Amino acid sequence: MAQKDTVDRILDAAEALFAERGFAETSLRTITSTANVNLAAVNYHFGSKKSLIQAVFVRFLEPLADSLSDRLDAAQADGQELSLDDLLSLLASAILSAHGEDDVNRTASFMRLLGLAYTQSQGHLRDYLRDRYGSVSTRYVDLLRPACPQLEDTDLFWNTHFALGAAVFSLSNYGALDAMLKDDSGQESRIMNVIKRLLAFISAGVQVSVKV
Amino acid sequence: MAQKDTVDRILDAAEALFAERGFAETSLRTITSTANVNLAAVNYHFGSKKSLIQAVFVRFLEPLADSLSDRLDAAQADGQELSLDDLLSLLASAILSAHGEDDVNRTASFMRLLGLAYTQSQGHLRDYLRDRYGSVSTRYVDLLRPACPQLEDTDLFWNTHFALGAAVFSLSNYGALDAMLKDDSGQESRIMNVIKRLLAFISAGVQVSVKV
DNA sequence: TGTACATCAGTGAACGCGCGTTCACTGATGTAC
DNA sequence: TGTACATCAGTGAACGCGCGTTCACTGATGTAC
Repeated sequence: MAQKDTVDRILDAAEALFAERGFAETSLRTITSTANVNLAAVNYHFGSKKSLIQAVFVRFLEPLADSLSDRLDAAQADGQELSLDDLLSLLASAILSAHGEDDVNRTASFMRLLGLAYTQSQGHLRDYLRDRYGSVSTRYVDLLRPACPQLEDTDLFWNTHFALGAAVFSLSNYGALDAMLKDDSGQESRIMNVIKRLLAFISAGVQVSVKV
Repeated sequence: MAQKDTVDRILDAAEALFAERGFAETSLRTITSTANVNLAAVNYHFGSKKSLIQAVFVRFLEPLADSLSDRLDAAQADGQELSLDDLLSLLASAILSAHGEDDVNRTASFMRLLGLAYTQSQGHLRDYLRDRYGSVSTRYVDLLRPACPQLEDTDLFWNTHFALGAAVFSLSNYGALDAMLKDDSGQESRIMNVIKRLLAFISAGVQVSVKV
């Protein structure tokens, strides 16, 4: 099946190169030569560079959104209330499991893409992702409110965005940060420990209420 | 003084446009036409686009680094130990005062630039800033350790980076986030309240210790 | 004081380059009769 | 079964465009004698 090969090789190369250098800094020529594919193949299969960027995100986020939905269904099925820590570890395990527990590096590298999507001006991408994944993210956020009964709406709004920032920033710079530390444990256990730390940090921070 | 006018108009336009769209997405033609300046003037005064980017950062960070140093000198002069909350509010007030309390919007917009500097691949900029401001940032971080005696080095390392992420991300997206909230208080008091919330969030998160 | 020269901010037009995209084309495979 | 045609993945070369940078130049100001 020659088509699937070409399409997937383009997506693989684009995902890795975008995460490494950003969207504007990665040319179609670099992508296609990395993927061993003709330059015109990107426009043939995807139509444009913008659509290729969207396709990279969809390929990664689709299984993730499905996995999160399934877990929320399962957790809500028994009618029990979900605590903040329940919700946080549910989200973490949905993210980690969506692409197989072993492919942790790809997940970390995709976090860089998420960070880039926020900071680089990819308006088309933001709109597209909100359209496509807005409902599952709203569903998740709505579960946070009963899990943090002591927080007012404004508290919760800002705290969740602080938490999102801590997660996106630290995971998207994970490679550079990890290299600064002299840590001899295995790569797999190192990143899992960082995620454990991140969850603890977020859990403490999110529960803070501020009188203004 | 025609030169200072031109140089400053270029820096003003570049700072605003870079923060709005990113480095690669902002052309010298856009900058010079916004600044009402000849296209060749950027290369005449700065030598290259890279050097212009560095000059934008230096113009903003130089007073900030000075202000932080001065405050650390003053705080350490009386020999008292600095608590974590002392250190956090010292940093916040150094950042806010460096460019006049009234110019809070420029400070928020510059936070976007800091975020971009991290995520867009501006290797030359990272190296340059580390050279120039590494010592004052090391001085600050070294004061955090005695302020958090219950933390191991690894705890502190990750927690400070989580905190940095929360700050950079939320402030650099401040405009968009603020617009999502229906809040009728004045602009000035709104952003000050967010900074208060951010400090509380960070203060709680940084103190979390994780056994791995 | 006047003249000759040096310095320097700023300019207008052009340079070459790499970019995303387009287009006419090939060749293999599937389908209709 | 054989022939004619349609479909579609993939290709090679070229397109126009916007980019950062360069260069010869102008004109104002300062300096030396």
